[in-house]
Amino acid sequence: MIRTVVAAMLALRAGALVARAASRRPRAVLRAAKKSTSAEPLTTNFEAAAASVVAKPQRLPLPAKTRKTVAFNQQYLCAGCGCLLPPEHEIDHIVPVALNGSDALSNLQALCKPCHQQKTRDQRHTILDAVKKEPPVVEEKEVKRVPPLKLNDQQRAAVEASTEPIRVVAGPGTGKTRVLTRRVAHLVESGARASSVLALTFTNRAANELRERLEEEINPQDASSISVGTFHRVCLTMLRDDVEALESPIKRGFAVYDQAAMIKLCGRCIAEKPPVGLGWDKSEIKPARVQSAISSLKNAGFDASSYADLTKEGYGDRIVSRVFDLYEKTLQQRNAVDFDDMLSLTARLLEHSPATRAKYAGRWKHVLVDEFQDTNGVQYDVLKLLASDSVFVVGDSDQAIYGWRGADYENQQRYDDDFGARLLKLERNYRSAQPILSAASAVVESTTRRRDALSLEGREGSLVPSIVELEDQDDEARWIADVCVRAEGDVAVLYRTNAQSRAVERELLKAGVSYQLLHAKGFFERKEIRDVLAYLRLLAYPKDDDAFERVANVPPRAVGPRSLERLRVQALEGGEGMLHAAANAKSPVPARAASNLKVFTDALDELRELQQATSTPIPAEEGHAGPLVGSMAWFLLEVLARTGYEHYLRHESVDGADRWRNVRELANLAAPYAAGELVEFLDTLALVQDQDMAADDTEEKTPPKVRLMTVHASKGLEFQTVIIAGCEEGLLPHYYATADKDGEELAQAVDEERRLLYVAMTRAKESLALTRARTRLTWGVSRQMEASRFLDEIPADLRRDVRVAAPPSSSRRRRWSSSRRRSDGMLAGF
DNA sequence: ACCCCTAACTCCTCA
DNA sequence: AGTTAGGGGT
Repeated sequence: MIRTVVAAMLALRAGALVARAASRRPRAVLRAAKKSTSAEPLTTNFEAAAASVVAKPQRLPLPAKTRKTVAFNQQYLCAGCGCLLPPEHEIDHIVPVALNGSDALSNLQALCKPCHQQKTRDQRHTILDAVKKEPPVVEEKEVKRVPPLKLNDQQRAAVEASTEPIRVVAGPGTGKTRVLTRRVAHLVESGARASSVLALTFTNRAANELRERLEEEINPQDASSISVGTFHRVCLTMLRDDVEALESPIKRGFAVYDQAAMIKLCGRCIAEKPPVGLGWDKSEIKPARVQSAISSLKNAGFDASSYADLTKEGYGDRIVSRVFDLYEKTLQQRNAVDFDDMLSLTARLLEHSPATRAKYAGRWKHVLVDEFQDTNGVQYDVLKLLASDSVFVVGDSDQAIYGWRGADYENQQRYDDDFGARLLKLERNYRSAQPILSAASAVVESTTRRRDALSLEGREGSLVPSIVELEDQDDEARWIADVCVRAEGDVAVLYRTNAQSRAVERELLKAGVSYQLLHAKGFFERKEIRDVLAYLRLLAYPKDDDAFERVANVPPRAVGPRSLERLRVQALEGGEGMLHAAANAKSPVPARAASNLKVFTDALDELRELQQATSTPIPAEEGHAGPLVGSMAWFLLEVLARTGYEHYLRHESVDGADRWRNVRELANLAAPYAAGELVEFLDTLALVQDQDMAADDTEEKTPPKVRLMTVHASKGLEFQTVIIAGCEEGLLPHYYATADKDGEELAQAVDEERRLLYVAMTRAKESLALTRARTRLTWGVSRQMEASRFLDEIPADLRRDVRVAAPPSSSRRRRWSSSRRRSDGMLAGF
């Protein structure tokens, strides 16, 4: 019923092809390095490392190329005499003094060769001790690792609680997912039907993980009949099934608009000439701003007409109101719903159609919600309308980081009041070493807002977080790459904004470290992918003018802007959408364009028939290569062949081969679907903006140990080593959080940024480093950056401050340019 | 209508 | 720095 995200889809990640192509060689290098490590294990403390360096200069298992890169890109201060280690000081001579005393991140302190040779072992130890602050004494309480299947008392209390409304306050790493899955298992064991359970999450990744864990926990049939999905996915499914019950111009077979499409539509409403748009200047009235305004209005329960009324009374924004009105009209003309409608129309559906509400409330007796602190008002309404027998929500207001899209952790309070919920807590953290957890808690406790009182208890460990100060974003990236080269276990590089990934990627490539970039979109933002999807959308949703305008002249069909404009007007008059208008294009449209369009629309009609006729794939004949006839992959390629897009892309665009490979990648995603399941396929793509990493091992035997992602994307994950880059004022907290704000509004925004850091820090299991650059290049200008205010909130005994000296810039630049000249295709383009 | 180059704008986060 | 929108040439 709720279609699961197909496994193959999860193999996809942003920029998959790029990353794969670029990291082919480095991966081999990495394997070689691994091999030599296992022959001669990496020493785990300063003493052993020092001894082995003396005995065998070659012993650090870094390939020659990498070694060089590291040696001249990263410079160190000698921990003994404080001298700057010269660039020609190869890595072998640098004695790593472990970060945090762990060898996982071993590049922070080094001794110069003379110092190293002069000092005795004990003296070196003293130096190390002086550098390394005394780790806080962690009370040796019996903090044992609980075996996987055993629950602690708090967890058991939550799992076995009666079916009254429950709210569980679950700190980071406290086994929230385990409690959820066990709770479901418990419900099923105590007689609930598996199909009567609905589990709601906020991200696809969380949904997939939950589903996987349920399969381990519960017998397969039951596990598969449990409904698991994101709010958006579940709402979309209900809306598709029951849209008729809704009094609305939106009809069955509606298109779904994601945020990019929403912004584009706002732009059209603002800038197009009057019958179609308002004829304003797009550079003055920013589509993205208006879209976000409309989005928050929708989340606040307004529609275009109620907001127009408000505006008449002088409260609303007249400009937003005008655009809102036209935006809604256009969506209706196109029979499309946007991401916000998906929720609000479902809420309306449940509210105004008692039959529909009864249907779903009857189906789902047990509703569970993960990450409840991230619910927005409309989602809360949906939950309230769905809730019948038992409701079980899990959340942690300290991890609320989605306020910007309307989430309000105060919904937890509303829930407590509305449902009379019982409150339970999970306070034992099985993930992070205690100093990391303490440091993170210190940050989040610096808030002024009311919190759920949690006293978290972490794992044993004595490594305090490192706070690393570097010269600029390139030094920062080099330092990070260097850590990644030597880290044992998995590493995550977390940052506030996606743009920060670029420098790090570059250095990782140079250092030969394979990495995975988790960028929300990326792949789907590529022109060729958007084009192909527009073709499919146009087939599924004939009134989707956005899709039409995108592909009408790709490949070139002599349909220029003038012709498109005329078609828009004719579509408005005909009321049937631009595709229909194109099939019957009349006089102001040039004859050549009109006849080309006729050929185009005829081809689409044929394809649509083909698509509708093919409900199941036809098994391939023996030895027949290529996608299964009747599958979505086959259909997709058929569409591209018959519309001329394939030829256009492969032979007439600059890097046709690469682009075509991306299209093939998309076809792989389409393979599990039958051609007849076009809408399902498009829905899945529309809702999966988030890339999953778990299924990556389908292709890669060894998953890359380094992952790059935003803090938001890291939520719910954990890593051995975490590096949080860019801990600077303006980045974390971000400019937008502090700009043009004061008083309560400012406090709220800064608080959310603070929680963001808390979420990031609590991803770390063993070691954690927070880096910042003194200057950073933004918009082509180098700016001075202050340390993030949140860094001051970490007490001195829970941190280790490190300054990495800047290499002399002149020599660095020379090195840079010479290495740039030498660069092969792999680094071409930098 | 299409192509290329310059100028201006942009970099928050996700379903 | 990197991307895209629009202006000018063909």
